[in-house]
Amino acid sequence: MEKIKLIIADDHHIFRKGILSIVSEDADIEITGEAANGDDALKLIVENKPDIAILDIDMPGLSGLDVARKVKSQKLSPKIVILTIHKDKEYFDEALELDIKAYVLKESIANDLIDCIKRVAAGEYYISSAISGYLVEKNKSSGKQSDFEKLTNSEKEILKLIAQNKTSAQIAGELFRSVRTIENHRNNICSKLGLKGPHALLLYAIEHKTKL
Amino acid sequence: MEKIKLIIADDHHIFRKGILSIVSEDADIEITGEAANGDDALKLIVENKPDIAILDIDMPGLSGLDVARKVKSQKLSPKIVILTIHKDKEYFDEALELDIKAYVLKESIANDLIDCIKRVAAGEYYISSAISGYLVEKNKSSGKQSDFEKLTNSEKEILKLIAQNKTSAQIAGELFRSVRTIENHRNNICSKLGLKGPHALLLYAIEHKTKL
DNA sequence: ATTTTTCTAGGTAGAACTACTTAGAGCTAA
DNA sequence: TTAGCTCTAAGTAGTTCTACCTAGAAAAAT
Repeated sequence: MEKIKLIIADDHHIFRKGILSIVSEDADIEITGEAANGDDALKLIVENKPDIAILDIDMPGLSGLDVARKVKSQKLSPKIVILTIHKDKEYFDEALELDIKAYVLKESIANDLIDCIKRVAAGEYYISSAISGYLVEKNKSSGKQSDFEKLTNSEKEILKLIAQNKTSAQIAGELFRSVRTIENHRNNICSKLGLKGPHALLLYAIEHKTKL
Repeated sequence: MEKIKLIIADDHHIFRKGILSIVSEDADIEITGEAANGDDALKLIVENKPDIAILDIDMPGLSGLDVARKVKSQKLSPKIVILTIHKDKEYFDEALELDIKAYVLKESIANDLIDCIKRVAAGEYYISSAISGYLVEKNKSSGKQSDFEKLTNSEKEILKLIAQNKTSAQIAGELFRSVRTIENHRNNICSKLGLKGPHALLLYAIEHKTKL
């Protein structure tokens, strides 16, 4: 049997060391490259053509999700394993749309990492149990587009500025619109998203900043 | 020369593995215990009496800073090394007050970790260079207590509720006070902290939630 | 014992946001 | 071409928060 070719991308040196020391105990797996940022990871994927790429989300330059996006759009081959500290639904949802094969929380890799790699190599999926609850919800509500997707472009643009804690007056100034227009957009966004109360919109905007 | 006795506390298995694999290369250092949470770390410190305790901040139960606090108040011996992903000034400031000997960012340990341990063992301090800038500011403004410390108890209590995105009316209801009282407290907090603008107080409260 | 601080509460004003309404222009799709 | 959506703008009303102010009672500090 061929060895499973693996690359690791994580900007934390000890993290790479840790994965290495876990994985190197297994004879079926071979690490063919390490990267400390997304750009290097992308190069490694192109040059080494690994079977599996383990990507951290938080990296300087391209994030793990960015790398996954590029790999997907360029129809390159490796199966993507996202390894991250983020338990947030947001990141997981984004990963799901990018055809990742595994989403593993850094806190929940004890003996599971090798199991995960072998499953993914065999074509299966692997999702950390702490995260898999989101999948259940997802299945229940599938079909319905997420509230966020209902927003129009100009609504998203305004939401971006709201996330920067700008007042309607400031936003109106920046976009050369009437304050009333901005206020109307705020209202429409609130009702589309089901937001109520004085600061609800600002807090929503800040929470979903990453998508804007 | 005696070996430096070390314990490691981090809830991420691979992180511990990573540190282990770095540190075990050095003959002067001996790892006498590992913990995956703050409570176990505290037990290890009491039982093993290590020279140095490497503590992560984010752990279930007691955080690394909580452990440092207990160790300090109980006058136990180990020198504390905080190893964390947090670059925020807030965490660092808190660590400083707890007499920690080193504050190391997980991203910036390549070959430095062993150097750090040896310096700390020798009685020196070690602060990641990305963080040390805060120290400079600190020195400039030392003497002045931080703005946050100026708040009275009831102001802090109200700030806690503000961080939960409650309106003045809701807070007044919960605390059996007049709405006007709450509004006055908000005002006093704002002026003590130098906050201006509509949502500034809410955002401040959310940012400093950890301290409340 | 006197001063200061804290907590309480209210007055007044204005800014900012929410909530719901109408309405015209422009663009898109059935 | 009609129907619908988007973007623009404004009317009206009400809530929430900011920004000043005064002021008494209680607690803490000097």
